[in-house]
Amino acid sequence: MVRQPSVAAQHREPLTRDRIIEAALHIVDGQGLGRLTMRRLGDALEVEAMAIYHHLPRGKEELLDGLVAHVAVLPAEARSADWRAALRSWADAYRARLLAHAGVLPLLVTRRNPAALSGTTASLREILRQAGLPEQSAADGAHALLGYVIGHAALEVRDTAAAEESVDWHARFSAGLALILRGLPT
Amino acid sequence: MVRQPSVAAQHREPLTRDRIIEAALHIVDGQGLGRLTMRRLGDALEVEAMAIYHHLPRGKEELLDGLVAHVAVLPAEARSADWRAALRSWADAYRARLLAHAGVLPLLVTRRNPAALSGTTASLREILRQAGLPEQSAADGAHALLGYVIGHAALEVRDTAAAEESVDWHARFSAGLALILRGLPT
DNA sequence: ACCTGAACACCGTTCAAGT
DNA sequence: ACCTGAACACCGTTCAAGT
Repeated sequence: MVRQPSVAAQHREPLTRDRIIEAALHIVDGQGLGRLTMRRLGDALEVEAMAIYHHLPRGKEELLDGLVAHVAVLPAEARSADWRAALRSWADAYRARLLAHAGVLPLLVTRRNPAALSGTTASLREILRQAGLPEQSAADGAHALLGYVIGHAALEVRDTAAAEESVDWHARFSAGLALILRGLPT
Repeated sequence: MVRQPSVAAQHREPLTRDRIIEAALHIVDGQGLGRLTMRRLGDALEVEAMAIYHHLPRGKEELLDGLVAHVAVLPAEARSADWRAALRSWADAYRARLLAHAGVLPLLVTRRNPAALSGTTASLREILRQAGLPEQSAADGAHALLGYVIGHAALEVRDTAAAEESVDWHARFSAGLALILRGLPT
């Protein structure tokens, strides 16, 4: 089974920032963060590792920043009806995204790409503000929500590895989330 | 200023697991996780890097596991009087420890050393159980607390780097914590 | 403009050798 | 038992060179 060599191999998909970051995410999801190297990433893209630097001048730093942005940016949508329901469905989606890309979690917990979370945080704050909370409480609540979701996802990833007794993690996550949502004044 | 060479330099402090891990933590706190290398750690201990393997056979893996244990293990003490106050003071102490060793945070968010958090989690669960919560709610609450503290610390470390407007992080942390504690039924 | 190939400084780790 | 020194395979990155 020889792969078609052909002249077409010469004009392959052009290398782009997005293609590079997607390929990197694929490696991290499949093999773990530790196996993401510039050389392996080059192989996956059928290109020499050094070609990547042309599209990401800051090199691996910029690559990891891109991964963080790709995973962490997920603003909450304000449905007019029930703001608690809106926050619940955002939290479920965010948790799912973090678990799907658990290898990126350690990067999210670094000083790396500090602006990556600001859009998401702002969307939470805005929902709480529209729900009638004063500015300060809305800001505090937004951080409580985001912090809880990230922290809980981290615990899930860890304890899933420990493989202790079987736990309904989604139920546990929802229970903790309910504590916070209940505490937020109407 | 020449440091005493002397014959005493030959019998220096013997290398131990604890000394190694403390030196590693010192490097991480002072220079960041990325600069913790076996060779640099050897230099700090005035020993060849390869000597470390004699005390940590699993090498760098075991070293990082040791850092996680050193930072993450901090059980809550049950004061009989007010369980909410006990949890608050544990949370403050845990947050302070995570912020003091922010470089270790990314390691805490990995599959690494899965047992490291179990003692701390158990202590929280026990306090909630003694406060009268049913088994399940106590377990859920313990995870909510630990998840929130870890996640919020991660946000603080990130946003402190971003250096946006000045924020009273301790007040914000306490506000979020209060939401959870208020939600936990008596 | 976009990619390659060789080179450099650095990693974690193995292994035989010293004491 | 404890540590050293040389070696190996692998990193990220620079830079001159190709097209």
